[in-house]
Amino acid sequence: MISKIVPNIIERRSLHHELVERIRPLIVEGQLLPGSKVPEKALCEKFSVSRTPLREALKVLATEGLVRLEPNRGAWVTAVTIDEVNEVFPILTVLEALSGELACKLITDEEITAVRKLHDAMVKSYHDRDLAAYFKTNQDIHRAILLAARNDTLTNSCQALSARMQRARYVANMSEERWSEAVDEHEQIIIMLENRDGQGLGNVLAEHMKNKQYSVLRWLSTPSAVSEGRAKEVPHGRLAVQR
Amino acid sequence: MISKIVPNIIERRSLHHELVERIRPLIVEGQLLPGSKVPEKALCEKFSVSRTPLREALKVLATEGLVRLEPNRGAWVTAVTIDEVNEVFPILTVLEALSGELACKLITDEEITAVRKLHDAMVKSYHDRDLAAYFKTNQDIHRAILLAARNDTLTNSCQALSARMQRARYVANMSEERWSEAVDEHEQIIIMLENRDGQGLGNVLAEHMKNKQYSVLRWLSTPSAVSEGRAKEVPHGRLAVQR
DNA sequence: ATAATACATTTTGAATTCATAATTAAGTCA
DNA sequence: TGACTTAATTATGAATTCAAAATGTATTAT
Repeated sequence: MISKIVPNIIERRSLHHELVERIRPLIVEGQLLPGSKVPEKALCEKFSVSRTPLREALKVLATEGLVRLEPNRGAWVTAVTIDEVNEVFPILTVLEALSGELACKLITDEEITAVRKLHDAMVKSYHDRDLAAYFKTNQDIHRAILLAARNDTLTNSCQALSARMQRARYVANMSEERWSEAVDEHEQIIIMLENRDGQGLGNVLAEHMKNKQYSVLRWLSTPSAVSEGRAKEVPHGRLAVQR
Repeated sequence: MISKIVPNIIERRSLHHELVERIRPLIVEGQLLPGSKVPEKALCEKFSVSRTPLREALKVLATEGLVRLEPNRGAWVTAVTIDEVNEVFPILTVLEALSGELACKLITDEEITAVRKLHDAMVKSYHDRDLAAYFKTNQDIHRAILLAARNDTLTNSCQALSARMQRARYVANMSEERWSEAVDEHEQIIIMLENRDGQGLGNVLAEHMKNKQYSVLRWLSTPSAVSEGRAKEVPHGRLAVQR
């Protein structure tokens, strides 16, 4: 017997929306290199769609800051710049702090248990030196806290800004010291959450973000970062031509 | 003699971008009513463009939260809801506080003078009971502080969220007490800025935003708000039909 | 009358087409 | 050779077209 009337909304999707969801990870995960041109034709073929919905998707990705549109010259994958990092991280810092405060008020005991489990898994990845798994679980923890804050707008804003920063695959560059320190910070985060100390969690998250910022900045100043998909200089005027 | 080489960038614009800039104020200023359907055909005719760039613009406005796209059913102007206010204001609060802190570090003396002038003009509007002029100058002040923070991403985020809230023309509902209180808060804001007290400015701005939030919530609970362009019930399913 | 069905009209989403701008390639001249 | 034109090619932006979905209207049955 169906005891509860579920709205049972039929998922209606539009091509442009689907394309945004598919192209975003291509950019965030570095399939499409920062500074490179968005290959409109190739993407149309890859997804078997016409240019209309693809171009609509690019407009959306441009407002998210993952793509830059140059009128009559096409769309370009944006690169993570030092200036951008210094702009975005302070914002992410206050937003994460807010999410921590809200989460402490609203998170359920079950959710705290789930986050603790994620944390333990992350610590295991750390000891296994499994960077990929570590990074993945790390993100899951941050998202879990965000979701516990019960604020969709906050979730959207944070995730949009995080996506921009993730294009920098800075984790690859993380030093042994920084990695260890990050794990310690995360232990603090979980403790604050378990104590439902909103103020404290906000502070720890803010500190954590500041250290992440420095980590990214260090990565950006590494020459090898270029070969790993960082910010080649992006043409702004018509003189600079991409080859 | 041209003493300084100005980049002299030729403004290249695309129709969809132009349309976003033109339609956004139509929504924010209530030309297009919350809860109503976006009249695609009428807008195409109004701006003498085809559906393609218009629809691209709607995709962008949807990511900004000013429009909601219902696949196969068209685009609808979003309404300010109580839930949304309770989501957005806490975010705006921390972002404004951040902008205040940054502004205190980076603002020039000339800019402080300019803000003080705006403030004086605003106070005059208050004494003249010129609500429109008051509101306009009020916004100018907030924008001036935001610009002084020298963080484009922060500016964009704040303005996008502010736009969503501005659809509520809550000022019309502002009580005499609240208006007076708001002016006092603004006096504090200017003083903190002149003292370059970042911490203090952050706190005052946060308090100011919280009071604004309550003011908007009060407006939303006023029945007359409906006739002034608030949230008529918005069709979500196919059963609810807009006439 | 009201509800259900069938048909016509309108709207929407997306592919296609077309004009224009940008890029590349070829040719010209110093 | 290398800078400068000019022509051919390609890419881009936007209008148009077309199929499918939604909406509205007329018709029928109850």
